Amino acid sequence: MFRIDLKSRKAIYEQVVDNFKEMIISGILKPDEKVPSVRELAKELTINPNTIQKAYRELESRGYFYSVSGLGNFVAAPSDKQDNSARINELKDTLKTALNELMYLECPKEEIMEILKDTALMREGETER
Amino acid sequence: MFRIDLKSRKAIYEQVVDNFKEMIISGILKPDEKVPSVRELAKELTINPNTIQKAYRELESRGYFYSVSGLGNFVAAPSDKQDNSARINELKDTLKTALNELMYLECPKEEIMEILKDTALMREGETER
DNA sequence: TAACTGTACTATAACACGTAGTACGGTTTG
DNA sequence: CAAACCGTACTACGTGTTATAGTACAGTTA
Repeated sequence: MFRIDLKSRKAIYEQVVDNFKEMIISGILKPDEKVPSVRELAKELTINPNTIQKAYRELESRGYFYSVSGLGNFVAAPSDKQDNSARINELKDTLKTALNELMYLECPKEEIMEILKDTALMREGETER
Repeated sequence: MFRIDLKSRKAIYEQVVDNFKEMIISGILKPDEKVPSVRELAKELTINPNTIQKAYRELESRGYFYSVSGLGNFVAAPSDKQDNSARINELKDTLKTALNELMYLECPKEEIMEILKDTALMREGETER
């Protein structure tokens, strides 16, 4: 499914959360799709089930998963997401800070524009959804 | 100078690092300007001198500070910065991830464009430096 | 009933963070 | 030179987080 970097400073459960978020955002995982059980994924990644459980609980509280007792955890539909305004503001701030630092480090504007294009943000004549 | 949020999950020394980086990037602190001594800033922020020292060491290793023994720490000039390619790649990745999540959360494109304009990235007819 | 699933605990070890205190070398000023 | 700054290095301690280990219990499916 994905890999964990044990040498990373980032906590394992956070790496699990980030990996799932990315797969959901990019559409690799579809709404209502079942994700591996806590024990199964723990076995596959050779880490403790409790660590996976913590990640899943986090993903559920952020609206990316929903869980059914006895059945498993599933990918939530985008419309099921709760209030995003706080998270959006966080991301905007992240964006500002990263852009400012990139400019300070004299990263060519063209390289930044390239990234913007890749996110479907800059394409003209396109409407979302 | 700035404030520290003791209740934040972010480590104090990281908050100090981020605050200085922001002040340097935004031009509030000029090259070769002297920053408060370790003991002085620790006193002002009511935290331990060792925590400030850790932040200053970090800032020096990243090329934002240079230190002169017996004199103090100073803001480094942008040209003094060492190899940035690794950091630039990190920032590009941060950018991509944040943009993708913003799109997923259905943040209006206009709000994102607003941020881009604020970073002097999107202004036409302007040349850097 | 058996074999899955999620969930909730407790306990332990390892590590990072922040604090406290001490020490030493360099620079400036009187 | 001596005092008062400066940066820097080091040890030690308390605390919180992370990850692990083990156990237990409820819901679902075959």
